[in-house]
Amino acid sequence: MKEFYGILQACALFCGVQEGELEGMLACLGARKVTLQKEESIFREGDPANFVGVVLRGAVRILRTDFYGNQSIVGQVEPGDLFGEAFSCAGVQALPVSAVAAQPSEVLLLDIHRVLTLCANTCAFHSRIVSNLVQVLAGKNLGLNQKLDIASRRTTRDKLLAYLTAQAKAAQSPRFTIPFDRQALADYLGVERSAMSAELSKLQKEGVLKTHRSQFELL
Amino acid sequence: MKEFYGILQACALFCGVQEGELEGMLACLGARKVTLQKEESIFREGDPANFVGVVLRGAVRILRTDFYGNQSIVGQVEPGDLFGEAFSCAGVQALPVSAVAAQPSEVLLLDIHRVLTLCANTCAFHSRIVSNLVQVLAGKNLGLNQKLDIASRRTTRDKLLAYLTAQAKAAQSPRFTIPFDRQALADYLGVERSAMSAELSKLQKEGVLKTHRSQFELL
DNA sequence: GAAAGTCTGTTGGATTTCCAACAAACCGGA
DNA sequence: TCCGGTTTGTTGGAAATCCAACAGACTTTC
Repeated sequence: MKEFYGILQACALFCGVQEGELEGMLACLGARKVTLQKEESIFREGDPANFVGVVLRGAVRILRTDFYGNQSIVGQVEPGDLFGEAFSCAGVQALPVSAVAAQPSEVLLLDIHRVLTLCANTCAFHSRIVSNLVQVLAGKNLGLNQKLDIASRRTTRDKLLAYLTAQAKAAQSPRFTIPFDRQALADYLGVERSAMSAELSKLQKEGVLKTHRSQFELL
Repeated sequence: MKEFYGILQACALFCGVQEGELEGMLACLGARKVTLQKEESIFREGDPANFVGVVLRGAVRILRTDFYGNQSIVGQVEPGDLFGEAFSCAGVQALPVSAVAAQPSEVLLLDIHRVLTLCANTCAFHSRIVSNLVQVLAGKNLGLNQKLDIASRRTTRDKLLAYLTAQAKAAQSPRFTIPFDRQALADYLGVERSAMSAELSKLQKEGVLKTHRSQFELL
């Protein structure tokens, strides 16, 4: 477990916590580590939301399945990121999404009640954690807002450009690698894979970008 | 100002605060009240995000303008609801959205730094406020998630049905009134007004719903 | 290195949306 | 009640997406 302390310290939830304090805190928060194979799910739609997850290794995808069984990718969570915190903090009974490992992964699950409830004894850090949680939730909110910005564009082309420019900005470089293959990107953007591929070709012919597999360069 | 104390007490941010304590708290949080005419804006895209707003009367729409000037409605905020909290809590420099009064309105603006920073003297309630903020942010997160669920549907019909069933569920009744006219609903759903009107007609012919102006009934 | 499986780009027809325009219904004020 | 402005429903052509199918490129496995 100690091998992941670096990840945890870089995690926004534990911002400001000393390494020596982590062990005690994790116990206090009811933490348990879970190891997952690719495609293995951490929770499914309809499950109760009573924990917050921290990705230690690998990556986790948040998926939503619609009435007809069409699957869309809500987001992908990388090491050091949290997931499920909004649902558990809001106290929803049934999760509206599911979470599966995009790769072999390890995640830490924290009991949300222990995170939110101040305990008088050892942990003077609960209020710090709650403050951090505000930051995390606000940041997630921004991410959702950005996703919404993309999703509310009308055309495949506009969605692609909105996503790619955001990625370039995040990478602080016109060259970057995305965490999706074509099918997953289409699921993420909510468009047809074939139409998206065609649009990518067109964008390349127009000299707007270059792409090979998951690597992109905006021109 | 006292006339709005009822609204504030019902507001999730002040949950658990006694009426007698409100006046002191508001002063401590740097609150100032603003009166707005219809269409008047509270903040615009690009403004700094250093406050959180509480709607006291009327309603506020959060708008996003895309590259071509097309406007879309991110959400509508009603009395007792907060807005802008995600951006200010996350500390973004430039707001990605703007906020305008959908009707003649009054809003309360709180200095975000005073909300987040614990002050040792009079206000023992800051930690309570921060806890409440976690709830609010998590709830907003859920709302965004739902909006994303709607926005990521492919067809106008599916978007309409997703939105209307969510509204019916929120109203706990198959009959409900929405806060939009047709154009605003189209902007909210991110579809063409005329195509949406046509789809609504079709849904009525099929016996799925009845609608007159902003009133709907799901069958 | 061959074979099987996966990923990507392309194509064509059916379907849907977009856009502009217009007419009818509705609402508020003179 | 009449008028003018707004909202809503309808229509037709242009454009974009969806869907299914397929071929070539790439990866992995044996």
